[in-house]
Amino acid sequence: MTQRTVTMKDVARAAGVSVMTVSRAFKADSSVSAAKRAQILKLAEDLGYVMDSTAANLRSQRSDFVAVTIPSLNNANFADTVSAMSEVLEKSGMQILLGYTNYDIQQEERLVAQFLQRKPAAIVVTGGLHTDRTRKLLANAGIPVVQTWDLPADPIGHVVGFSNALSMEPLVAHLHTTGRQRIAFIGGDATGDTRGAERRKGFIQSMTARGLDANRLIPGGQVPISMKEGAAAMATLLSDLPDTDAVICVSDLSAFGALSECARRGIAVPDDIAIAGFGAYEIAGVAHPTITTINPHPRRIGSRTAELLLMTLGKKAIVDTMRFEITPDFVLGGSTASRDDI
Amino acid sequence: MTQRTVTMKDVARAAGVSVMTVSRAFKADSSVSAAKRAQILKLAEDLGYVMDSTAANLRSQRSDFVAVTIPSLNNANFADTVSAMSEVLEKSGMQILLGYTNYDIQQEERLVAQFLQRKPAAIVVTGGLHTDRTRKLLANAGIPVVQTWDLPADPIGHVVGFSNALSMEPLVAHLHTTGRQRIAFIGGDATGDTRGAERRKGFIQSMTARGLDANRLIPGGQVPISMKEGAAAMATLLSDLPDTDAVICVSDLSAFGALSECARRGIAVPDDIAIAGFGAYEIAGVAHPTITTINPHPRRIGSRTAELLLMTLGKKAIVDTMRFEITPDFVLGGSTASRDDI
DNA sequence: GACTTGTTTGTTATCGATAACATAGTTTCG
DNA sequence: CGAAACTATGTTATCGATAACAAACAAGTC
Repeated sequence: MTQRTVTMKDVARAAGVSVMTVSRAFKADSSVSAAKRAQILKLAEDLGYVMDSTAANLRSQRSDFVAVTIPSLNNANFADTVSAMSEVLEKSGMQILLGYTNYDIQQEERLVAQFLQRKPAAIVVTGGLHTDRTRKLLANAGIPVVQTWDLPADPIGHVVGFSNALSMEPLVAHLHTTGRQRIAFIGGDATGDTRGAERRKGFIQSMTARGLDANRLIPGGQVPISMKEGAAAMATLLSDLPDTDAVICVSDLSAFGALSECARRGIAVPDDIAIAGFGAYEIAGVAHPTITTINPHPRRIGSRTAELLLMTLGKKAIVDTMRFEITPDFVLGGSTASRDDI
Repeated sequence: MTQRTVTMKDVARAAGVSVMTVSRAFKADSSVSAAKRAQILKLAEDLGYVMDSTAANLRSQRSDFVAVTIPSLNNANFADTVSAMSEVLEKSGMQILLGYTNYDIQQEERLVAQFLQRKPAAIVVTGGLHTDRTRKLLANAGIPVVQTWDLPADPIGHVVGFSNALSMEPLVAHLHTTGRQRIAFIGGDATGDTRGAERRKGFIQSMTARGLDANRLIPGGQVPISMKEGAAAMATLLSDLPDTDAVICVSDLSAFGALSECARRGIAVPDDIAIAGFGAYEIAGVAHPTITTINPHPRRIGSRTAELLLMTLGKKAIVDTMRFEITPDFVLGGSTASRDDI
């Protein structure tokens, strides 16, 4: 079983043709007679031939995969973005090389450096904050670069994202117009989660613009802020600032944790306190009550990115950088119903 | 910006040495004088040199990455397995090439075929069920193969997993000894989710062995069975078999869906009905009440797999196939407290 | 001091595919 | 009918690194 690997040469010899003909038989649009192609492909399969794309990529100086880095594997939203991207790309026979950074831009730097060694056709990163070396590597890579899930002030290449800061405005507006005054924010302080930090900043801006007190900021703990941290933060909030009448969480996961903490303590949501999240995760629609949230359309980010790449990869030279702005949507849930509605 | 790529030759010329010396400077253990190495590495960085691992892999006929396929990106358990694997592998400078199959063995076949073209050092797949061609590809690949998350009857190579069927026994035992008689099972019928199907089979076996009726089987809908499907299945269960006093769900996600459906209908858990899940997902510990579940130790699967690979990759020939059996643990939650305990 | 051993560097061949060019046979069409 | 255009295939050079071998020099040994 650990014999010498079968190469194109072996297939060529078996078929009585040149290696070039075998190579052509594997490329759909190349000129090989149908009969010969069928014979070659069958022989290749019988011999257990597996093409060495290492060699192919080296010689042709191009590859059929896109490198993608996301902060965390275990996040439904990033997973959705990658899935959608993948679905569009695979129609053109392209694959995704996926890596995760653990919300750490140093880790991202290592990952990007390693990915670029593999000569991807393009590279997609999450967010707009990178180390200097990462920026330099990306800028000099000579391939299309896409930054996603954010709208960086000084983009490296293409951008497909939305403003995390502005995405908080509909939530604050909704809570305020339904009579909430003392609104808190949980999370957004974790090092590395720049999108969470942006949302917190946006919250403060929206609150301040309305003349409301924007100082009810509860730390969410270590990244990734998840359900347990949300519950713990809610406990802190309830004991430190018991007159709070609404809370926005950095994500639906922490919002659910906050909700469950309320359930545990017998605090009525939304009657005693309203809770909102971000991300339109599945839990927001299944929790009882359902959680008011913002849908940033993760799949749309992925498919737009893929479509953008397919456009630019067709061209020979790198075309002008493009910028797709995705519009997040407000999703009303039961967790913020105004007291009058109950 | 789209200039010719910088190659080792350029670095060599700039440093006034041969390409071989540059190559050696990049390999930590090679014999190059410290001064010269430092000079070369600095020059390389200044020139923006990025090593072409395509060429390196081709020449040396080996690579530094492990191909891994999982059913779904958006699953905390598989993500944990991959994270743990990655953490162990990266200590040896190895990377992971990750792909997902959407619970489809046809998709898996395509993915495996593409991965093998890249000449990974080893390949890790989830589960034990594959197409004939996948099995053949894996068996002939000439690299270590690991099947995880299962204990296949006829393994291809190494195995790191547990029996999904037997993992149900502690749940059934617990429910039975705490006085539950009419126990239902939600899910495990989705095409593609063989581990879910195994658990359902194990449920039937455990029930039958106790002389209990094992016919309360509720379909969970399309894979991946998630929270919403769990809620819908619970609705079906409550209307079709209203005397049911306990339900085991194929995963904690569907169990939470079921729990939320009960909350919506004002049905008391565990008083009116007990609910158990599988997977020890975060939600199981945060939901109110917490959900009784089985922890299959996803991270342990990942780290054991990685350690196994590091052992075999050190050797020149493929050593004997190994089999690590992970023992899942029972985790008691509030969702199955016996009526007496309340 | 001559010989052995080890360190640092260079030269040449090569991994497995494809680009570029070449050629023989075949079809098209004025 | 014959030149132009196309189809099917082969030949040669090459992508960018590293293995294998070789050589120059330094250090250690008796």
